[in-house]
Amino acid sequence: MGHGVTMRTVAERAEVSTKTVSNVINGTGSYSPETEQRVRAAIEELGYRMNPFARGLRSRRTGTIALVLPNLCQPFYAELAEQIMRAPQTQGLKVVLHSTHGDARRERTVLSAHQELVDGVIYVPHALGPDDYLPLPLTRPTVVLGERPADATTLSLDYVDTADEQGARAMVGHLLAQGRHRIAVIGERTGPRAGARRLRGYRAALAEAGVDYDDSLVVSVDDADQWSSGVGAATRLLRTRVRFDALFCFNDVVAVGALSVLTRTGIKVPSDVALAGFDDIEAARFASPALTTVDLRRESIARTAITLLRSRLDLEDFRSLPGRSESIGHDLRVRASSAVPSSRGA
Amino acid sequence: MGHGVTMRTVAERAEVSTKTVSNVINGTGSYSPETEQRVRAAIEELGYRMNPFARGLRSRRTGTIALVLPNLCQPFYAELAEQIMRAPQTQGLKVVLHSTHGDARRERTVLSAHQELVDGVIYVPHALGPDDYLPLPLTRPTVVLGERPADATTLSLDYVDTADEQGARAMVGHLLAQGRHRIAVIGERTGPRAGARRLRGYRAALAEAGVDYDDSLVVSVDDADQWSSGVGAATRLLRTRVRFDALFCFNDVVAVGALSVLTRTGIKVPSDVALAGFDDIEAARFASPALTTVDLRRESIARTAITLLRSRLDLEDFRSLPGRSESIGHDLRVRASSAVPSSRGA
DNA sequence: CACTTCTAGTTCATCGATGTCAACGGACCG
DNA sequence: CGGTCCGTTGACATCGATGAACTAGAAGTG
Repeated sequence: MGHGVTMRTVAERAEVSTKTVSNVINGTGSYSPETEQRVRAAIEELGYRMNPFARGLRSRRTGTIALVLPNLCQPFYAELAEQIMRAPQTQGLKVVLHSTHGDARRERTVLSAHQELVDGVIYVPHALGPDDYLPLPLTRPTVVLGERPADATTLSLDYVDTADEQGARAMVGHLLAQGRHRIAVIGERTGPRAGARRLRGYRAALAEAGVDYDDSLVVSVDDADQWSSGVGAATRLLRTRVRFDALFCFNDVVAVGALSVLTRTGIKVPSDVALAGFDDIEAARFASPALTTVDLRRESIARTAITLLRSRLDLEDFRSLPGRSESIGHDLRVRASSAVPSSRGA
Repeated sequence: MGHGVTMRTVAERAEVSTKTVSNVINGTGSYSPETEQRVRAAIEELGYRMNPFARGLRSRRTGTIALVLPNLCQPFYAELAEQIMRAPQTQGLKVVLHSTHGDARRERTVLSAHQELVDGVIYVPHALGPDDYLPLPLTRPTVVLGERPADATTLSLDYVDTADEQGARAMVGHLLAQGRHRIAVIGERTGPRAGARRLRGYRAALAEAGVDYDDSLVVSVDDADQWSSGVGAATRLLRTRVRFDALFCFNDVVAVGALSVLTRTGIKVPSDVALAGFDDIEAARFASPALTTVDLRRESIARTAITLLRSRLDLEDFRSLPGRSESIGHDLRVRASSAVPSSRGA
């Protein structure tokens, strides 16, 4: 059963043509209710399953989308991937995951080589900036997670704009409000990635509060998706002996690494140093002390991305829609790691 | 360029037949070096890319394997997935990820419905036990990650046997050697999953050391992949007021959750209670204190799974090989959370 | 009633690559 | 020199589903 059963087999059993079977399956054309019954019964009895290659060859629809992201070991991406696969809007679509390992070449390859296999792509840029990926021959509707470049208005790419800058700004605002004024940061300061935007938010919040930006408080890491980066950066920061009363890490993975260094060094969190992360991965809630962080609303991001993509999937020509951009909000998650030290309050 | 370029286009350009182009691409048949040159040049110039659907339709090869696992939010699986995608043996294969969310129905659906789309499957059972998945019509070579059922010798399924029992046994041995004799555990005790095997290891180690098994020390959780499960279980454990000097959680996610409860309650790790986890996820190394755990050698698991799968992919009939089973070792990672308290040594 | 319009369904070519088999020309052999 | 074999290559059918175009009959319409 289910072996070598083609549409023709079903058609013969139901005493209709293969085209009618196709119509019933796809809801195209027209057919009477009884015919539909017969066809469905035949499909059931024979255990028929459509050959996706035949369909893909003929109709150029695959029912699959690709999710291209940097690294599954970074929980933020893993949780995002999970959300995307789970989203109700994803129902009926298969999701192929491609992890690019922060390698520019791989990123380019995945984007340009695997396009034919899928109906659409959700893309989280990592090593490539807009100047790199925009010239690529993107033959499938694509949703980019991140900032929309200013000059991209004519392109039919969609963007899901995450609140990196606003989130960082809110976080720094929060730390300042707690009486912390020497706020060190650890993050990627260069590259097309979220780090740069978060740094902008940091500077904006400082400027707003009239606090001077001090470059010696900013430690940069090469790969913020590495847990050990936080350890290295925090160690370097301590070694400079620069004074700070808060440490804002541009993601939770780095923050947890930094936390382990602080704890081991005997620096108390939050009484000596308030600690904050970014992303609100699950591990953040269960760190000791629980980590204050920014939630970028993964679930909204996932839902929006899929919705944007779906709206192009059904189009005759996916380029007929202009490029869109949806902004997602953020939530500040204040936890124990940034509490006001009780001794200070007195 | 690259649009509407088919094999026929290439063939005309190279002044050969489509079959010859096909031969060059697949290394089948025979052709002269000059022909190959001309064909390759034509492919290059035209930017030709094979249509995977046409190939799949004709040859029934997809170049894709499926990875079916419970949950990407559980870092162990995310890291395992990353390893599988990265393994050198995976080169040239695409990996489709399916997350089943611990839902038996979804698991069944994924296994039986999406078989046609891939050349092979790597399957991490979660809600389904051997009795559930063995009867399914598995039409593709499949590698199961976990224990091989005793009565499955005739089936052509391959197993990668992880060292759950041995690992747990070694861990409990280590805790006993540190002078801990009241070892509480948190884990799934039922179901087909790793929890049961780890519990066996726990009991074996106790028996070996002549320590009585005490059921009141065993707390079971419903979903060990939930970070919050550890919190709930540890809270329940403390509420029973049962005395214990070590806590062995059957995975790191639960251990980190439990750690946050212990810390908040004022119980010192490791001086009051030694804590141990299982899996060696990255977060374990950066917990405070760093978490003692068992590494199941994800990289070996990934490599072995792919190797087993590949060995069937090239076969005429994948069932012609008998079922195999490869055992993977484990490594005990002793860290600060299970150190001998200095006060006791005195 | 003659006309269009609609419904339910059919036939046939086609998507692009590959397996089968046959053809062709040269080398090799007795 | 005729026959055999091998290395190369091509013609053609084929995988299974679907789009385009079409038909027979029913239904609506002035």
